[in-house]
Amino acid sequence: MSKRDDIVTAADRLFYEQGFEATSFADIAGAVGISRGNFYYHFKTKDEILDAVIAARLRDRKTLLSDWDMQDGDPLSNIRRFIDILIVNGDKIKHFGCPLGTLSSELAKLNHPAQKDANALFTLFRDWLSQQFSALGCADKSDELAMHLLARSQGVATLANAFRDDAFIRQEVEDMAQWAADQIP
Amino acid sequence: MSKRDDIVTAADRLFYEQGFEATSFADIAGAVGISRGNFYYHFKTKDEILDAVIAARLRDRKTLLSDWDMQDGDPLSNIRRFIDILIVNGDKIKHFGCPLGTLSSELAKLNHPAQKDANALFTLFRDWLSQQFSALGCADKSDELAMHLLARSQGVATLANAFRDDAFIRQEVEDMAQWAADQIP
DNA sequence: GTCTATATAAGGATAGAC
DNA sequence: GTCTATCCTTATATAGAC
Repeated sequence: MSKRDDIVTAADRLFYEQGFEATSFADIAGAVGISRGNFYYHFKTKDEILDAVIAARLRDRKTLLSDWDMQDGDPLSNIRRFIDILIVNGDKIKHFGCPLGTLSSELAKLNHPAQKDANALFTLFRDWLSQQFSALGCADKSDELAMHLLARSQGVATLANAFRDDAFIRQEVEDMAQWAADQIP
Repeated sequence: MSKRDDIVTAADRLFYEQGFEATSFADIAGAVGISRGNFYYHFKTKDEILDAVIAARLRDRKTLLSDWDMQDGDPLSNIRRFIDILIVNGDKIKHFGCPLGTLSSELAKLNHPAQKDANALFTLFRDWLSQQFSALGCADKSDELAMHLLARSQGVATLANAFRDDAFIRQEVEDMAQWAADQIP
C-alpha cells in the first residue's frame, strides 16, 4: 500500500468521524505519521484530497455491490443486504451517522464544488436498488422504491446517531425488510 | 427587537445555511452590521451563541406545536401538519437540509457538548408526535410510530437536499400521510 | 520523498478608548 | 454599547535543505 493510499485511508476515516471542514492537514498528517510539509508532496490542496476520498469511497461501494451481484442471490436478499448495512455498521453509524449522508449534507452547506461527486455515491446505491426492485417485478416504479428505501435508511442513520439507540435501528431494519417483501407483486 | 436577538437570528440563519463550524464571528457580525469587538459584548464564546441559537429554535418549535395544539384539529390532521413541513419549507430543505438533522449530525462529529441540547429539538417533536399517535388510538406503540415518522422525514430531507427533487418530496409526503392514516385502528 | 522553517491568512478572544 | 487595535492560535500553503 502506497503512502498516498495511507493518506487517503486516514483522510477518509477522519472526514467521516470529524467532518471535512473540521479535519486539518495536521490531523491527517499526524494520523499517517508524516510531516505537514511532506503532505503537500502528495496532495496540493484540501479539495484534492477530498476528491481522492470520494473516489475511494465510490470504488469501495462499487466493489461491495458487484460482490453482492456476483453471489447472485434473489433480489429480495440483495435488498435485505442493503438494509442490513445499518446493523453491520451500527456502531459507527450511532457515533458518526451515515458516511454518505453526512458528507452530502456538509458539502451542501459549504456549497462545495465536490457536491456532485459526493452525490454520485447516492446515485450508485439508488441505481443498484432500482435494479433490484426491477428484478423483483416492480420495473414500473423501481426508481421510486429505490429512493424510498434510500431515504428511510438515511433517516434511520440520522436518528440512530442522535439517540444512539440500537433497538430503534433493529426495529426499523425489520420494518424495512417487511416493506421490501411486501413489494413483490 | 434587541441587538442580542438580531445576533441570534443571524447566527441561526448562518448556522443553518453554512453550518456551525464554517460560520465565523466575522460572518455573524457582518450580517448584523456590527464590529467583531462589539460582538463580544453580547456573547463571550462561540459555544455561548450556539446555546442561544438552540434555545431560540426550541422556543420557536414549541410555539409552533402549541399553536397547532390550540387549533385542536384531530390527531391525523396534526400529524399531516408535521409531514407538510417538508413542503412548506421545501426550498430551504432542498438547499440546506433539515435544520434539526444537520445540526445534530454536525455536533455529533464535533463531539460538541451542546449535542444533548440540540437533540432536545428531536425529542420535542418525538414526544409531540407520540401524543398524536396516542390520541389516534395507538397508545401501545405511539413512540415507535413517532420515531418512525421522524426518521422518514429526516431521510426525505437528506435526499431532497442531495437531489434537489421536488417531485420526490411530494411523493414521499403523500406516502407518509397515507401511512399515518393507515395507523388508525 | 521527507524534513524543517517560514510565509500568509483567518478565526477566536481580549483590552481599552470613546 | 460600540469601536479599533491587538494577541494568540490554528490552518493552508510554500521554499528549500537533506
